[in-house]
Amino acid sequence: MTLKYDFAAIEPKWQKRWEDAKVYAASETSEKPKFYGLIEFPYPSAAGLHVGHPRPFTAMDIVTRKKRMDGYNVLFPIGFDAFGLPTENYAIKNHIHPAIVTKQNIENFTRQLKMLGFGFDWDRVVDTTDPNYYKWTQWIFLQLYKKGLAYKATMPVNWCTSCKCVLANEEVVEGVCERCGSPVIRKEKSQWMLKITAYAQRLIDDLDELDYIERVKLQQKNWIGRSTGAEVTFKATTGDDIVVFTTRPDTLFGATYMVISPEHELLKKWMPQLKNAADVQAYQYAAASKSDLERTELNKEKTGVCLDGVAAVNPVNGREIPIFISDYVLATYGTGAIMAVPAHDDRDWEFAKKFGCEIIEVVSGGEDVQKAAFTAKDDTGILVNSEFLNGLTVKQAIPVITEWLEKQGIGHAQVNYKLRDWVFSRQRYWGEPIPMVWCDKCGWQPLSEDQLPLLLPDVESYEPTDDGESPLSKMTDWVNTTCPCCGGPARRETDTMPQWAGSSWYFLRYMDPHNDKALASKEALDYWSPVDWYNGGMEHTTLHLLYSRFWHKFLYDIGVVPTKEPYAKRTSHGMILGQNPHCFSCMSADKQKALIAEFGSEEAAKAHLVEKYGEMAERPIVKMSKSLGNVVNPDDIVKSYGADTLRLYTMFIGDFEKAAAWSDSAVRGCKRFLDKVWNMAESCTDSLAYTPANEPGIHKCIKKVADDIEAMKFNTAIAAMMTLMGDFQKNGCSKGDMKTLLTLLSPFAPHMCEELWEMLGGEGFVCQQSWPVYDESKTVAATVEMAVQVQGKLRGTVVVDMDSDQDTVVAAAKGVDKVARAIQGMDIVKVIFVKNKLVNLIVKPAK
RNA sequence: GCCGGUGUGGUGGAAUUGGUAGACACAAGGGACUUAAAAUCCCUCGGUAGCGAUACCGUGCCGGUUCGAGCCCGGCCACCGGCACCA
Repeated sequence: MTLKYDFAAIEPKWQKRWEDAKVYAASETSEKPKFYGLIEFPYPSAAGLHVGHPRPFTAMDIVTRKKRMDGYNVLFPIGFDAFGLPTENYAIKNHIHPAIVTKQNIENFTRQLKMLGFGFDWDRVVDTTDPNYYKWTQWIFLQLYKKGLAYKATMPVNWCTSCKCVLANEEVVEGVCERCGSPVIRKEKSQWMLKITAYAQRLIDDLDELDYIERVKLQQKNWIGRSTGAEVTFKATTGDDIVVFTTRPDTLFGATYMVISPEHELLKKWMPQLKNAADVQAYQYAAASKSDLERTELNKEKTGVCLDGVAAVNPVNGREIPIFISDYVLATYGTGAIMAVPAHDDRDWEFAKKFGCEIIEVVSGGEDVQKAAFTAKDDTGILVNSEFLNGLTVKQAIPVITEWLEKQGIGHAQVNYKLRDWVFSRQRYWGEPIPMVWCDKCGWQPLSEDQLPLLLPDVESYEPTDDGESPLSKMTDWVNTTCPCCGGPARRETDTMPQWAGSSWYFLRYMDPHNDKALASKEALDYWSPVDWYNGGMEHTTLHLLYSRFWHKFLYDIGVVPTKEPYAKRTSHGMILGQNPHCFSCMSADKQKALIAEFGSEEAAKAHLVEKYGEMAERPIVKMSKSLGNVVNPDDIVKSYGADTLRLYTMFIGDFEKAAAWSDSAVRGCKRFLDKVWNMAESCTDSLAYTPANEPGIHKCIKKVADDIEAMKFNTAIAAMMTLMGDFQKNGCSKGDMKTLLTLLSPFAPHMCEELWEMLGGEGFVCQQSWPVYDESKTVAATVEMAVQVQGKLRGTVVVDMDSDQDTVVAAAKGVDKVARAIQGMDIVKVIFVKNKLVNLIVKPAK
């Protein structure tokens, strides 16, 4: 009699038992070493869990389950990053309060996450919209303010025309809003800013000690964009100082004009004395009204206006040089002004050619500088036309000129970063209120800490306002308050924090989630810090990951957290993509046949698809989207195949770090494997000993699965277990064999393994067993198959005793038919012998 | 343009880092069981030639190093990702 593998009954049964026994709760009082595994907590959208979620979640679930089996006290928490625009937009559209929407969404997510059997510690759930949580988000903001790292500034910021809200630099992708894809324009606004730039150097330097995958480190370094050079002060004919930043101070003698950005502050002062003020203002206006996309458009022709009435003086040679304004100089980088050296900079060269500026070569070694700029920064160039720098290489000249500038008091070495300060205000409702008060007498005043949390008030309408103010600004009762300093009338800040605020420290709250005295206790922080392993998406590399490293470093500086860095190790998963229903090669055979019948040939059918859907039709794999109808819902998969199959499949789908395409039929393959394990467990023999023929395979598998989990090569771990099942089918299977396989498989398919473990009379939970012992000596078989090559070409294999010597193997090799034929009439002149691997016979014709 | 990464069957992907290329799956084809279907089980499955044993070719392209190259070196090509007028 065999029982059916009834996953629909088994899975809820074990989920309840785990919960009742609290098997996944992290212990506060453990002698074991700790392991803190972290996943990026989800944004609880109304759509529910996407099939993309289970991939990183299952991966870290497997890692932490394995760590528990290795004897660690594991913290594997979950929470919800619940503030943010989609919920707010949904609330507006459906006339429900965002808090209610959030609550419903969290309930749905919780149901789905439990359904998938993740070993989260559900007693530590964190919700960023809970006042007991955001109290501490606001508290951190106040500490930043007190240390001068939060400041209000009026400046041009990125403004999303659709979200009606400012965006941080990190949220603008190719000139459009990262979230909604609408164009981003510049808008002059007064905003709260966080001085992340103060941490730029440390954010680069400390990467060296971290176990992050290289592409994450590289991407962060590129984003921070450190460059070294010098600041040089030029005098204008008006007597004003114009400070420029340059990475090539060595080319100072070749500076034949200057360019300042259209927003440069000196322009206001100079305007009355400019003879072409109207032209200059027209240019300023045109630049301001351009979107970022237009302004940075590739290969755009340079534009600009020469200031008529003001010039500058090159400090090294006293020559008077013209000043231009042009939007190719950015107001927000360096000093917003440059010295232009057209001979040795492509952009300056292009500009000089258009506006007829002089091009003077000061570094020789390239082609004619009248034809193209020579930009090499290595030792190939030699300085010329540069008085005391002549004859030096570029590398030698830079320190010499920098020192000279310092002596003259007109310059110094300088480091610059592309990283900008973090624009921290959002003109939206569904976020943490910024706990600041404006008093006409005292200026900006922080709320006192005992006033926290500053609750988000209920409002009539969450709609973003057209005037660019937060919906909170309409709440006069809430806005009008008293000044914490003088007690006089004052107004609250009405902007809220960005979504990235709550997620910048949530991993600390997990360590001690119910603490009402501190964001977490010192004991908990000391014990659990840092996060040992954090897996998440590459899309957060220059957003959440960078922001949270910044906050953590700040908290370290003020003595709140014990480590400089929040995460010891960072890995990243690839996206789950979908099949393209419009691509010929993705269609079912029937559909292909139908199309061929309709259009006469495969080529004609494909041409038709390309005509109908454009180049889209030629991409077999695309992002899942509702419009393509290729979205896979985890609920449906669990219903049809069970959570264990879904978990196994998302791990088997391919290289964890790479994107992978969903395939329904491959899911069935994983289900088939679980069915086989089920059937085998029911029919295995009673012996608790390993079946001798299975033993080498079992030991190899124990090691392989352990190593592969550590390296996140889940696909090959599963392949190894499938191979082991093949051995069991061939050699027979004892209870001992099966129990070990169940232990190895349990992190991947925990429900079924618990059920079978119990069925085979195993003690306790399989998830609480120790990882099986690997014995290398048991992996060694008595014989080994060796490759036989002649002239480096494979001619056959021989099975010989383990560790056979060269003579034995060569003798055996000569007995192989194909080998004998290949060396017939030949002399063996050399033998390459690799023990237990191969023998290679080098021959030449016999005399 | 700059910086990374990748390129292996019809498909997803393996290959202990220089040692038997294509593990493990999916799809496809054939067969068994069945009244039939589903499910399950067995066989075939990189290409060319051959009835066959077998031979030759084959890891994006060209060349090199080596007894031996998917892996190392040089030169190309294609695709993906990040940054991009950052002085």
